[in-house]
Amino acid sequence: MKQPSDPIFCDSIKGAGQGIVRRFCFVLEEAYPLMSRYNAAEVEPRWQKIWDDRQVFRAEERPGVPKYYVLEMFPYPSGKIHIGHGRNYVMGDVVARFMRAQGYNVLHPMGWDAFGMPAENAAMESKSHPAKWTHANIDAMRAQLKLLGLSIDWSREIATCNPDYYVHQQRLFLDFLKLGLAYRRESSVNWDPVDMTVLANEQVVEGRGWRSGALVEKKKLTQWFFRITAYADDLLDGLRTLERWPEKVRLMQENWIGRSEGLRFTFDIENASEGAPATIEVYTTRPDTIFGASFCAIAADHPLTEHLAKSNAALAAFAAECRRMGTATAELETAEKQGFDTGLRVRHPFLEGEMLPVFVANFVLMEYGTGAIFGCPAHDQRDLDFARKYRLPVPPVVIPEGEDPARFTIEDEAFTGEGRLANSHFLNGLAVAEAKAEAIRRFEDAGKGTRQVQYRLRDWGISRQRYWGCPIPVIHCEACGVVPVPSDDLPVRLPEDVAFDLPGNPLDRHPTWKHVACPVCAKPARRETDTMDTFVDSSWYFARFCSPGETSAPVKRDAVNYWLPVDQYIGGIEHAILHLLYARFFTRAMKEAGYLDLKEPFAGLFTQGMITHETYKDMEGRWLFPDEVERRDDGTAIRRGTNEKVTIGAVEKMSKSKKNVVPPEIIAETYGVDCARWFMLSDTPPERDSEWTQSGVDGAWRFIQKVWRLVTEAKPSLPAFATPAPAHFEAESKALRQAAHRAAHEVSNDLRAFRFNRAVARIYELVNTLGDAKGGVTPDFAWARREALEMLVRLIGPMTPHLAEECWQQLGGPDLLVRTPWPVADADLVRQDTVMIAIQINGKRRDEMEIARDAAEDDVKQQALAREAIIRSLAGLQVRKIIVVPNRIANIVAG
RNA sequence: GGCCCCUUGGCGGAAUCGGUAGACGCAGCAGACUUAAAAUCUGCUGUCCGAAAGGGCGUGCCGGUUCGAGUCCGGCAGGGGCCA
Repeated sequence: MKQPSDPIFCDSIKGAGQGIVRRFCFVLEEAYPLMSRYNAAEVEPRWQKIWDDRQVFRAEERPGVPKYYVLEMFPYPSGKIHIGHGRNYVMGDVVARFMRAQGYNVLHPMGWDAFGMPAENAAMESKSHPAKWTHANIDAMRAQLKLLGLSIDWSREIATCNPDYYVHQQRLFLDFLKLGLAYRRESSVNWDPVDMTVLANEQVVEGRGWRSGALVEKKKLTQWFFRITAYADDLLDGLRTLERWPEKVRLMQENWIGRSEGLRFTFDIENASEGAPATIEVYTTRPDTIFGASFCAIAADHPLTEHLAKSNAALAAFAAECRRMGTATAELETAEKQGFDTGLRVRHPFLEGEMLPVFVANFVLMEYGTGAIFGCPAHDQRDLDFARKYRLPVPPVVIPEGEDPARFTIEDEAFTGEGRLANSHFLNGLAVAEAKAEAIRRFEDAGKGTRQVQYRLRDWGISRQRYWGCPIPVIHCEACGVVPVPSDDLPVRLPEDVAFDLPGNPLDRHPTWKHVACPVCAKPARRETDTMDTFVDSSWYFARFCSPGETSAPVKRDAVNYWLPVDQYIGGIEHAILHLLYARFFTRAMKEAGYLDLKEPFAGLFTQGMITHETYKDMEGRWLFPDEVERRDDGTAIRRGTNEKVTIGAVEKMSKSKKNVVPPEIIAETYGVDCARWFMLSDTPPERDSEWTQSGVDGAWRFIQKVWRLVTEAKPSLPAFATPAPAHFEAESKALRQAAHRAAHEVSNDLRAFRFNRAVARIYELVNTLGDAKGGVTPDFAWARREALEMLVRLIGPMTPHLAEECWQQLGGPDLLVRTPWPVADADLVRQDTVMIAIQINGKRRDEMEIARDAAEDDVKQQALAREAIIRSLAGLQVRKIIVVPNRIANIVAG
């Protein structure tokens, strides 16, 4: 391979892939005149400046004009982005540009989810301030995003760490406090010993902190909560209205909310001792199996357990052991079921004289239901495992269809399916659902229990013992209690003079910040030093974008009424539960506080896949960047510039830690960002992970060059822009027009449905047709060619906007392409005059024929039977029936 | 363990209404152009039999429904997600 000779060039492409180097070699040595090759590095910044200068992406409310709000989940400013981060912004940009071209008034803003732990960690390491680190990152990332040519209204940019954002969040908090949606209580919390902070249940993943990965401990603290459970039913019901959300996400949220209908009832203890509780309240979702009950089990930290343990050392030890085992439910599930017989006996609610033993069991959790259950081992696997271990009876009460109730027994597996009740007195013969309802009715009639709806969803703990977050605007006064910070004193600003040299909360350690006078009684009081979970910041930013400059309120009423809901929200599936549920809650809460008129913030949701890339390691096992690696033809790789062997690892999600990242700057300087945009939209459906490969980038590059060649080479032979159409088109010209109009039709449908990869395929077809079009220089063909090229350029506009603008200018477009309407396909040209239909014999394709569109069924039959190949294949067979599917197929049934 | 999803050429994928499986791209092979290479262009490219024409098989596996199944139903295997 030849090396580029120009040292400046060598320098500018340092670190680029081998393909790029090769590309520049031929650019240097190429004899082509300069114009004939598309020069993205020169073109892209030029158009970006023009768009910027003319403010074409500025959004303002235009009553009467249909609006479209497209939003990608805003980024955390962690430092630099890589090309993998770009995928969802590019997708959002395609939607924004497409809708804009279709005449919608588009809002496409960008901001920064700027509070959070990494800034504090960075501050600790570099002895700087989180604000400084954050703003520097924002500046770097803004520049990178601008490089991608996104059609964003940057005038609406917000950062959640700015007081003019969080002042409104504090207002909202105080509104919620007044409404009872924010409250404070002592609770057992998940304590992350590394981050030294509290985590929400959702932020504990397999017993570890979602960010630090440290084993989470239980601790009792007084915490602030948002009452999300007040909306449990409404959040569940609302899911049904979200038709443009992925089914998967709705299902995940449904499971997360975890509504279950059950029964709460009380067992009377037969042999309760003096001064001890005489009843046990249990919760069950299977009241139908009450006659299959063989024991009662209570949690290790149930009050009754604690009471009994005082006088029972063995029980105390067992309970302590259970607590030590932790409460990670996943572990409990696999751990051996263990119990401790308390010696207590409870009376069966319906069977006179029947007693059930009471165990303390390690698989019963105090947090769920009442912390006590009845065990029905025949129809619950955990209960069965437990019953077998402690030799308890296993009476079956639900009998599967077709089984004999007298002989049906349970072996190693509990029966949890559908069936009919047996051995169950008044429930006998009922199906499970009927039996549940009937059992609840009987309990209620007898005054022994009540129906109860239970949710898995817990209230949202928002207190964080950190500095870099939104301060919770309350003051604690010994005399007056919790006092809201008066509106005039907002925002409660973070102090700037803080030190991060010690673990724990710098706000709490600050010498003066927390000491204030009580706003009510003026006595010395103490500021709340907890800050809000950063998920709060991202729970309403989409609303703030509607009126980012509003100073008197979180949102301007007219603006949110005009822009909300977000028509298309785009982000990663990892936010399927937390962020999206919190934002749905916040919207409801803001509605109740009188700021909004809607419940659901995101009418459409799309969850995009990640960009993946091969990973590389050197001989010492250290990760290598892709541009440090040279792929060889035999599939092996060496370290660039040396002969050191490189191990090629798995294809994984692009991440800084594994170094399998591609910086957007390198792409912009070499292939251009349009090439990257085109590549990211090609081939793989947008919801799936997509692998970044050099050959794929090369393919996208060839496409861009080909479009440019088609336009520039055809240009001299084309009629002027807006030349009236000729009266008649020859067959070849008509065929080209049809190809263009069909492409416009298909691409429009595909973009509307988020099928970017198919839109790309349709555009390739049009490009291939244009390349193959060998038509002469007749005026009608030249006109058709111009029409097809104009359509092509407008169709690629949303995906490769810089190339499209440049081509549009070449074609003599009178205005910017971004202000040019989307092409409308002519229905007459989209429609096929003739169709190819297959002819089958007994379902096997034997021939095909061209036939007039919508031909009469009898014509189709006749013509099919007249085909030579069909006559041959039918030899010796009797035609019984012919099935004709119009414009598709004719199936001859013969035997 | 429960619930949900997925499985199509060497690869990414198309065929979403039960109606010609493999569009489009990548990779590969052959050729044109060239002193040569790059770039570009042309052709071929699921698999088996066949010189060809043509035919058999084929959408993870087994079975079913249907004139017809990648698509619908039942079961199994493998992979993934969420919850436990």
